[in-house]
Amino acid sequence: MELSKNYIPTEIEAKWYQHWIDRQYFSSKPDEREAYTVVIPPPNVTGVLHMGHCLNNTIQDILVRRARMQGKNACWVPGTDHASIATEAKVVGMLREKGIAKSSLSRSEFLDYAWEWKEKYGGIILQQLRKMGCSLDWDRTSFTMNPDYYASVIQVFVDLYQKGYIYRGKRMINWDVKAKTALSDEEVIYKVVQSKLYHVKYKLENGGFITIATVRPETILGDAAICVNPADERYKSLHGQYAFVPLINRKIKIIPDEYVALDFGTGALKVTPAHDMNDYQLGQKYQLEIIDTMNDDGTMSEAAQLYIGMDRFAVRKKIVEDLETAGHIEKIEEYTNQVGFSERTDVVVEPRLSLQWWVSMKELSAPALSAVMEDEIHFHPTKFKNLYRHWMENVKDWCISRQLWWGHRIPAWYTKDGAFAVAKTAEEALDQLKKSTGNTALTLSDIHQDDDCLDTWFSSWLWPFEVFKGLSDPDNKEVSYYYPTSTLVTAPEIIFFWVARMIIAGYEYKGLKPFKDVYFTGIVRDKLGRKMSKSLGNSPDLLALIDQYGADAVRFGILIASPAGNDILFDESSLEQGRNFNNKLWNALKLVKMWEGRLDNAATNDAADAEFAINWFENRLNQVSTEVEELMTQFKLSEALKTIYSLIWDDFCSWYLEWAKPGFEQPVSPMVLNKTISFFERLMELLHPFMPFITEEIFHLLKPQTEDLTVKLQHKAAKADENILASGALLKEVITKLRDARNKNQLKPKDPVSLYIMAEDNKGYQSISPILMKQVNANKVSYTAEAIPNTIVINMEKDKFFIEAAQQLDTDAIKERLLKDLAYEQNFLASVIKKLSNEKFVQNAKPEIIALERKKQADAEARMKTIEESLKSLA
RNA sequence: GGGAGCAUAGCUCAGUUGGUUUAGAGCAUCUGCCUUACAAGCAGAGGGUCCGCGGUUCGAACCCGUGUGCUCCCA
Repeated sequence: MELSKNYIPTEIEAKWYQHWIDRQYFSSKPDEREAYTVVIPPPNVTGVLHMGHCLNNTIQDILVRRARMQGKNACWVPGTDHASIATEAKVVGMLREKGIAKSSLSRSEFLDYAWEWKEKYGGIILQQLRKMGCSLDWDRTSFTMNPDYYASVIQVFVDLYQKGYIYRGKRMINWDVKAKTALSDEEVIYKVVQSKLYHVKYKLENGGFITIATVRPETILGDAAICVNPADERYKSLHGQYAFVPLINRKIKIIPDEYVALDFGTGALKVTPAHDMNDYQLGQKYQLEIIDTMNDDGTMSEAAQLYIGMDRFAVRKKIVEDLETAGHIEKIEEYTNQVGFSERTDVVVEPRLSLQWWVSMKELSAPALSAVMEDEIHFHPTKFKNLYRHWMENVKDWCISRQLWWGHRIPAWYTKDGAFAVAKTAEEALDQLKKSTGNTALTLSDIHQDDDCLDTWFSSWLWPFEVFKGLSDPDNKEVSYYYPTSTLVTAPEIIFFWVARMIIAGYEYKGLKPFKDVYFTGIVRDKLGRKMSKSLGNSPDLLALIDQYGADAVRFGILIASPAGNDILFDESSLEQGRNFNNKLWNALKLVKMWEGRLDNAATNDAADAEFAINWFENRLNQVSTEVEELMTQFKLSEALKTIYSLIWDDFCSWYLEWAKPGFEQPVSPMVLNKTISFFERLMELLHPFMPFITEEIFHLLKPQTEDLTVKLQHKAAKADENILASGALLKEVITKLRDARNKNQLKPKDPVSLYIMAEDNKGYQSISPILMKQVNANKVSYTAEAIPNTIVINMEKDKFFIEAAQQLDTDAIKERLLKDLAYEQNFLASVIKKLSNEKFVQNAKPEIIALERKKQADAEARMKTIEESLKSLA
């Protein structure tokens, strides 16, 4: 079979993914094996694959594939969340293009369009994950608005309400006066705007004025206080005094609070609790009156007393004129500030108070805090425990209502008089309302369900058990087997939105933690360190990258740059490194395949030469496998990949294959070939979770296989023999030093040399001398008891090597290098002696440390002696 | 404003309870090589005030204090 010059991934990747799916390797059923369960952090149903997903899902796939190869029953559940805000925005946009306004549709008509959109365009990302090789159990694909899931979300709402954890309360929201709807924070676009800062004088009760600065003078009519910094000398005398709101002469108090910045405006702040987020909080703190001066369409309300029914911006103009006439304007400054605009209607957003549904978090979250603090759930890296604790100890109540239609509709029904009941169905709510209001004549048509729906996180916090119907069908076989799940892989920015809440829900509804380990990935940034985002447009097209480099290379590239817990600076050059690695593997395969053609049962020469190489690599493989195992259990994935990369590229390709390689057109013995193939197979096993496609391909090209690598059990690493490892390391070091000496003396690679070894133990070198000759291009090796004159001298610990070349040697250059080495050794020795002559060191340090320093001294002295001898022989 | 994290080679990072040779790796750089698996490669090399200052210690990249810079989260 002819193998291509370079590795070409596209067809190979498509072929194997289909094969794995056909064999149903990724589908899991409960059995007697240990389960390894991972639930995917559900991407938005509107989502397309970006770098964050790529990193996140690569990591999950590595963990899952590795567990599978370790004989566990691996189950990785895919799915999406309904993403109420994002999806509703998409659907509204699509309708707008068709010329349909959302306001012209009934709720159910709108939802029909939304479902249609979801079926047609939703979940593209799940297709894209296949391209990446993700070994997800597709039969389990879940969705937060599937009927069972929907019912569970409603059940949880009713349950928490009945337990007293859910209540209604006021909250400042972003109000779109044109669409007459609340906006989520994500739907508000902040723009830099040229405004005016009006300095307005308020008359004081005890005479004189206090001046405040505002950009929204129309809100003056809703003022409830004036606030100053308690440390502000200018206003100290005014604490607790009163001033009058201009034009309407309402009396308001002057209160001190550290919230006010001394250096902004005049240092005095007008407090308008009904129309500003921060003012509202000040209002809460000091129990100020809330005067809502605006109607839902942005006109002034009766509470404003003046300008009733006039638009807010017309009022801004008019009130400034009136204030000016009344002598209240001190000055007007130009001012640049940020103003929020509605993403939908592009009008200026008004902060407005509104009744919302809340979850009371304090009590509910207590078990979730201790679970993480006491390491029942392990965070990786552990530094996120601090962050988690801080948030959980200061947890705030959770506003769960959203003014949207796409989502789980809040199961609360209201009468016209404002009485309400929470229940799973309208009928149950009606029964409750009949009782609570005493009005037995109420009918279903008299009550109206809440129009809002629930925050998406209020459904995704049930994800780890509800994907197994753990609430809708509690104690079913699946949830009992798969829950608690094993590892959650997610981004640190949703530690509170999602991770904390899943833990809370897990304890509340299953009485168990939702997962054993949480691995937080870094945030993917571009080369300049900027977070990748749609708005910056700095996120590359992943599918194009996969086409260009191959999925294995993309997986490699993104993981190699991603140390545990640190952000990753994404640079395409790391994908190139991944592609080059693929190619390296491919070429190693080509070499081994070439040996097949030269197989000769009678060949024994190469076997004798290769024996050392085989013995060494076998042990090296065991040693590194153990290292990788350790790194993986510590979730140091990128380190593990680096270790495997180096094992394959350096140890296997650069050392082992070169050592075991037969001479030009020489035969290969079956032993060498078979051993090499088995090493290659084990390397593919190790690498498979990281780069599944090429490893599966090579595994099958190496020899006919009875099973696929994807479901093959990994070898258990045997204990490595330290002595063999040490002689391998020595051999590598000798070769490198000799090659370096050749280089520095300008010997061309093709110039053969003679090598003399002066060693304490010549036998030690006999087994490796064929390799040594091959690797340093020596045509002869001999042993000597005395220094050889006019040669290049190389010093190892105790042993010396002499390179004899046909070329004239540059003795001046050699001398110069020896002197440099000598100077280094002298400095080193001096530092060791200094340490050893310090009495306190000798008294306090552990004996083994002192012995070590003594050895350093002896070694350095020995090395200096040989250098001096060499210098003498040159002179 | 409150909180958290980070700072080691040009870049990205390792560096275990303080002592294993005056600090390691990958990438990048430089030098020499188209050597029959691989130039997407081979062989080799150079490169560091471990952010500044102070302290603890016989001994600090590591522990403590402090300053500076960067990043993130919450409001």
